[in-house]
Amino acid sequence: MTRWLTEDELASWFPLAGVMLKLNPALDSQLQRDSDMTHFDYLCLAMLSEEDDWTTTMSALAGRTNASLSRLSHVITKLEKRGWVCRSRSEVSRRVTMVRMTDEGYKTLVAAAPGHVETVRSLVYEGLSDEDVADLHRLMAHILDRIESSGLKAQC
Amino acid sequence: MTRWLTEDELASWFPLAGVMLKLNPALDSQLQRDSDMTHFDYLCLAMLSEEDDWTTTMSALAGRTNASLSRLSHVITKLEKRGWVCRSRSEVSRRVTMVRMTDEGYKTLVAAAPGHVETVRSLVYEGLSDEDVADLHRLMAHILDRIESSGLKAQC
DNA sequence: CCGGAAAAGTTGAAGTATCAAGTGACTGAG
DNA sequence: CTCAGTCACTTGATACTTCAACTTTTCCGG
Repeated sequence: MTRWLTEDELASWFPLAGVMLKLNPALDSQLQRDSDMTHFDYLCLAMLSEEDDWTTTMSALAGRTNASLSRLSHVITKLEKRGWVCRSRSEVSRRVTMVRMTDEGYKTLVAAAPGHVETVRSLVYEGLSDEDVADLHRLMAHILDRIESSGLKAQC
Repeated sequence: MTRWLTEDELASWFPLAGVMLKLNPALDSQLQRDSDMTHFDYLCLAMLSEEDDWTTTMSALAGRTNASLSRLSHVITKLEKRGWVCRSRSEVSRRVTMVRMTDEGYKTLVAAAPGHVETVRSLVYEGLSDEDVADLHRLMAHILDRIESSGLKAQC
């Protein structure tokens, strides 16, 4: 027997679905327009910038960017062609691929960051109190946790 | 001068970005597996089921599903080929296209709904209190509102 | 050691989404 | 009345994502 959503749950589902469907495209749109890159491209560079020597493995980067290896591989191929990252085989284990952000990639990231951060602030955080931010954190962490333990689409 | 995010904002941004990147794919994955349709396909049928005579215009449906007309047009073409909807020219204004869900489409929607609702419940609502749901509603409505008034990607 | 299984990636094809350009229908200023 | 502009889509090309299959490398039980 199906357990339908309560009225309140349903009422909150519409805006949640809306955010899910529109937030990423909105970020894509700004980054595409101003920096000729996808939000996912940006995430890859941003995550690489946090790593020692701007270097990590494909699997680790896929984990940090919430992507499948396949998706990441295609995107890294593109970023490599643009000279923003380069691949190399790991010394330690020859089946591991290392990705490294180049100086050129870092310059691009630094140039894109202010506009992107401003967009995130203006689309999400402007007008939220500290408690709101704490609620947001708690709720999103909860949902993310449930997605990750659901086994759906679990190719990370 | 760029105003960066505070530590708390940044801490909440990661799970929010994670939800944004993984929730829709997770829903796609379940619906694809169990009902051979996309989450967006489902949304189109669900929104049509709320309309009088299961009929509305392309523009109205695009609005309700948060999609561009172009995207919707491609998808409706696909759904039409499967016999789940049909198009016709409006009597009132000959530049308006009406979309109507067929009985076959309704059957498909009814068959898909329980699994989809169960997935939404299990990924989002399981374990949330009433206050959590209220917080979620408030926060998502706020963000959605800001996205919609931002002018980014505003082709709806 | 050996051989099968699993891990880490890559690739090509198929499905989706976006972008820009085009079509036909209405509207309204002159 | 008319014709330039706008509206409501549609279409085709390009770009992105997913899926399934494959390669190479490593691990592990016997």
